[in-house]
Amino acid sequence: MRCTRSAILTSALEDYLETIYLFVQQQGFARVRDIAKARNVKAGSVSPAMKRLAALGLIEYAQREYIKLTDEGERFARKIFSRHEILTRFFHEFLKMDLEDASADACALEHSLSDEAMDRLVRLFEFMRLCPERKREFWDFFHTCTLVNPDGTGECNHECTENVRRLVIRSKKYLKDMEPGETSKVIKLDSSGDERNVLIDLGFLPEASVEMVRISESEGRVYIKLNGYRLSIPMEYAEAILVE
Amino acid sequence: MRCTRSAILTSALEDYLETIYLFVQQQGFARVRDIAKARNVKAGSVSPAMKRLAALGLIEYAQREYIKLTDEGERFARKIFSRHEILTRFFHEFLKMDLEDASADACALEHSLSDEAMDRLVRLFEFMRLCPERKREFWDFFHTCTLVNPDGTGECNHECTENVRRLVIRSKKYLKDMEPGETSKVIKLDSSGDERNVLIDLGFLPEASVEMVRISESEGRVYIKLNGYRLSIPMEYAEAILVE
DNA sequence: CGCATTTTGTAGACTCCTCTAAACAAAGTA
DNA sequence: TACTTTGTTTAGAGGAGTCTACAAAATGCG
Repeated sequence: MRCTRSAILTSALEDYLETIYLFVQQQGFARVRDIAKARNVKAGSVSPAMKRLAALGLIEYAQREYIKLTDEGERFARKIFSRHEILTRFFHEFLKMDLEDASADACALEHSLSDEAMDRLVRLFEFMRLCPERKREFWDFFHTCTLVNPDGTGECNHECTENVRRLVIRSKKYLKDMEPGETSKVIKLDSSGDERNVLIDLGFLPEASVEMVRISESEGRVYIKLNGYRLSIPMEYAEAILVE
Repeated sequence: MRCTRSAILTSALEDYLETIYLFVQQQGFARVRDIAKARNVKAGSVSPAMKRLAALGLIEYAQREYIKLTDEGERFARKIFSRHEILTRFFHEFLKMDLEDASADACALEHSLSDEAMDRLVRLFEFMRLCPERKREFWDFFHTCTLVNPDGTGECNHECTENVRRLVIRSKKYLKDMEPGETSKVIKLDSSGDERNVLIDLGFLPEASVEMVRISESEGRVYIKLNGYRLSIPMEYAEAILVE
């Protein structure tokens, strides 16, 4: 797992560029005060940042004058902004997050998304534009059945619903129903809210392999191996993890 | 656009935790040397980081001893690792990036993905597990038509193909074919490699609105408004942007 | 015009994270 | 026992990015 980051600009500088870009486009000029407010930072922090950007040739900056992007600065700003847009749209339109939450996530991720990943995401959007029927069939069903009715019992009248019903409702098998030594795979989490987040953070992801080690009724805990890693969880969690 | 990030841990510390976690799981112990090598950092940088983590109660750390995670440290590490896994799988299985590239992108993004977005991504995976037919119909077609045959002329024998053919091949309309004053929307980019990346970075994303301002044959440039923002691009770029 | 307010820049301090170089510790080896 | 090797820690430095407090410039208003 190689995680080497070799960024030309730090993400703080990228944020400054993006902020300047948006102000110039929206109101024709960018001032230190506006930038400070938009970035939620004191004006005293903005001045040195502007100096750094000017030294890199990305902005034209004379003290106490309006700030302008150079061509190269604008290229950088547009690049970040494009990533922001695509990520926002993905989280909002496809994962159905609130627009604000989607944008907040995009803010955080826009600085690290590779060209490659960006390219693929754009292709995904292109494809959905070119093939709206497929898009509808997949995403609308996902939205209705999974996001609106997370237990799969909702109003989807679709052939898949039968699968869902069989798996989720009729032959429910939870982690706590497994025999010691038995190995299976996580299908889905039958919980929501905080408990769901805890389970996700523990690593109970779809397709994760779980092996039951033992159930301790006295402790009220279940000992398992998750992806080969030992772990123990409270019994109530084990009642919310649907397995194969 | 609020981009306030209030992280409990810096992403460097999160990386250290994740690295320790993986070493402990894989070889039973974690040493400064291993961590330094894995994180591509000098050993002299690791020691102070271990002190910080120990001060936060996330690791047990006696000088020159093996490093162990506390329960809370392990929770953090698992959380980061879960995010890493989901993002890697999304980029690899769905966007069809190389596993290594996918993992590298995941490394960068795992520290900033919100609980909310993580939850939605997990739901997406759950859904695809529960409804494999829908998954196949959407994603396989996406992979074949868009990633393998980016011009949509490939071997997909699917009803959508007709749409693609009509749009892309028969009634091609490129940005350069627009009349001054005319407004349209970007459908897709008919280019690949560096040029495609440049166009994406300039903001030519699907659904972006473009207004033709004027074509300057002498300069070989096209002046447009993209999402309302003035921009000029070389003629050859305008020949690669498919519009409605 | 001149004073008060707003805006911007400077200086110094702090944290985080990294580096290099050197010291230190715990082994094994001669 | 002394030397070498390997691994770890310390010390000192530097860059990025932020803060506060204060100084300077610009602006607005009576």
